[in-house]
Amino acid sequence: MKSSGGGRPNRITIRDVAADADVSVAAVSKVLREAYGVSASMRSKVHSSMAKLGYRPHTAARGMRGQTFTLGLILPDIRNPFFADIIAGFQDGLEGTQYQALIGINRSTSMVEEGLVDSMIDRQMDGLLIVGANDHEQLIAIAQRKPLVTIGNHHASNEVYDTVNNDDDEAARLAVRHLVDGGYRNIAMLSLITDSTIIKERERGYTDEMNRLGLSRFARIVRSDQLQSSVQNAARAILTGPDRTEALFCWTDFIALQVIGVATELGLGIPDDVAIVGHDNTMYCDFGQNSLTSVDQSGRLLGLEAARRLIERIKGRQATEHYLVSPRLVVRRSSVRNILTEPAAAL
Amino acid sequence: MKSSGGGRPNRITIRDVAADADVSVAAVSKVLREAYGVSASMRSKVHSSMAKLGYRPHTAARGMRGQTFTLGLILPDIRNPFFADIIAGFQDGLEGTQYQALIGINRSTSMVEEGLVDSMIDRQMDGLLIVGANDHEQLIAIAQRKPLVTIGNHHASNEVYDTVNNDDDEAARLAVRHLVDGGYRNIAMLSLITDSTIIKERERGYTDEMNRLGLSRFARIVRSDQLQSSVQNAARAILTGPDRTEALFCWTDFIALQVIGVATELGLGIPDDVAIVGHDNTMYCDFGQNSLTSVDQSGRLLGLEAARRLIERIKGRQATEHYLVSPRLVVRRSSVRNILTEPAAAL
DNA sequence: TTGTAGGCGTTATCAA
DNA sequence: TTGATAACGCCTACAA
Repeated sequence: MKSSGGGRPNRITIRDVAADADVSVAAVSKVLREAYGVSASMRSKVHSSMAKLGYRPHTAARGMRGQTFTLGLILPDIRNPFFADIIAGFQDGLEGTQYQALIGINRSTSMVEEGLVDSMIDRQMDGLLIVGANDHEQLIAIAQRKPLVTIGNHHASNEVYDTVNNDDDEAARLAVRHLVDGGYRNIAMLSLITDSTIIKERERGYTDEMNRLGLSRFARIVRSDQLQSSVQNAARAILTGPDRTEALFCWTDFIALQVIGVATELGLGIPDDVAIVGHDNTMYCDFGQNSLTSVDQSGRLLGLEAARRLIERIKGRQATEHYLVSPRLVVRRSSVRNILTEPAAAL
Repeated sequence: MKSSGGGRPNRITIRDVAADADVSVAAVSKVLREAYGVSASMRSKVHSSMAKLGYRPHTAARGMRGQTFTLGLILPDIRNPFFADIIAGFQDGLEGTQYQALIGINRSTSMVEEGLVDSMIDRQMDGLLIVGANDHEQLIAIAQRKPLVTIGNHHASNEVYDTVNNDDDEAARLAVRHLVDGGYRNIAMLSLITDSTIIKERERGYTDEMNRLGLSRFARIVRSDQLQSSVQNAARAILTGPDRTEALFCWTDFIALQVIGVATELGLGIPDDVAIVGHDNTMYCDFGQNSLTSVDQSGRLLGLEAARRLIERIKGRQATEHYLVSPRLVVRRSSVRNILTEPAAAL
């Protein structure tokens, strides 16, 4: 008697479910939202009707009144394989919930494209995870419109949005300590020109640790812009200069791999002429031609913690949280002298 | 007089715009949709009111009746930097339209997770671009529900959904011809175990070209599974076997880089002991330690063409289109003997 | 605990 | 060319 008499394959609505289960629409809606005040028997009746009819909630309709159960994940350019881990972790965190992650790519380097944020808000997303953005003012403004969690942004003192981060200070300290333990003293850092807080934090860790170990006279940060040619020029300058460093801590594996490339072309040996440490511990570190020591930040964990926090926020938590993940160092040949000098002992 | 008397900062609706511009809601809606039958004067009135009030369409509400102007982009695991190009191209293709791309990551290897597709359809997306999926039956089923374009799937004879592809047959031929031109004869291919049509296509190109050049006796395809350890074992087997090949065409740069790693560890010279050709021409090819010859398929172009076709589909095109992009080979040291043997002549 | 009746912002039909 | 208005599917007071 219900669901119209048209010819088109009509959508199954909450009303059809109600009719089939012989309950009211309100009841179905409540079951759907796991709202308070439904008897167990009613719940099971409704659930089986939904399954039987193959009912699927209409997100747009839900969005008109309530939640869409959609979370927006904004990533900067996605070339770093490390982001895949964040995504995976985030999805893990959503497992078993009704939430679905939808990803947008931010193509601006300085801030988050307003259009992208707006479009996610227009689409009634329930909350946002923004990775690698650093415009604090903008993030505050966004947080006033939607529950917000960020990754890769160390404005951790704010009281407006949650942050989840790698402990970048510690990351740099790990790298420096490892190199010093290995006998290196003249250790430089190859970084990028930006005002990203995450870079600043890592640079700070580098400088502080060098100072702490009495190596201030060797501390030197070289900053390049993002272009591959610039990075390689910077690497070449460092590796051929009169004050050539013994070791280089690089902002990212991607940069470290380029340094290895330049060193290779210059005929320099790694780690005998220069030791290299990267950051992110991407898959490429393991390859024989690189064997790159790198700091591992668990993208998976970062994503997972971000997901949890975002959902908590959506469910009403007001207090701000700032979570830090401890990195660990994965040592490979690029930073350890003499490992391959011992003839065949390793085999 | 309008827009309620509540306290909350109420959303600006089409109604507010209509009131401000002193026209009907229907008129505003038409302007918004660029529908037929609005005078220029009305259009400009409405546009300026929208700008003045900062009106933004409510996507959920639109989704109740019409389009959401949201396109779903489904990618397999995103670690291959090549996918970033597809995304960029797709976004380029959406520039200047009202459409917005939202990305979902498919974590299943064999087909597209039903949940992901459903959730995109539930969210009333207007069309889908699915990359790297190969379950033809499933794709047909999806195409019956939503306009669909695929990339990386050579079921090009179908009459149901559009395909945009790299010419994988030609890609393999390019690689083989290049190696043969360089004097190599014993050329093997390192591929993966799957039933992906795109792999089959590339394997076919390899085999056909080997045959065409009278090298059938050397044609050999070794297939590994995806695991890094498996790939490296396969590489080791090929490089140390009694019938060691002179050259290796690899399914992907990622695999080629691992082969280079294994060769490095075995103390083999590239290209003197073995030449390597990859596919995708990712950024890593350029690095000095790799200098990997690779087939470039323009991800950007693939994404762009896919976007155009998807929008055409949504606007009503019925006829199926199958578009092929021609790859080109980028030659580097990994496949060219003697380039470095000539002493300093290259400089 | 369950049911009824608007209403959310937009589109699209139909009449003016 | 323009305008009035009935849906779209769900949520949520409010009533029973």
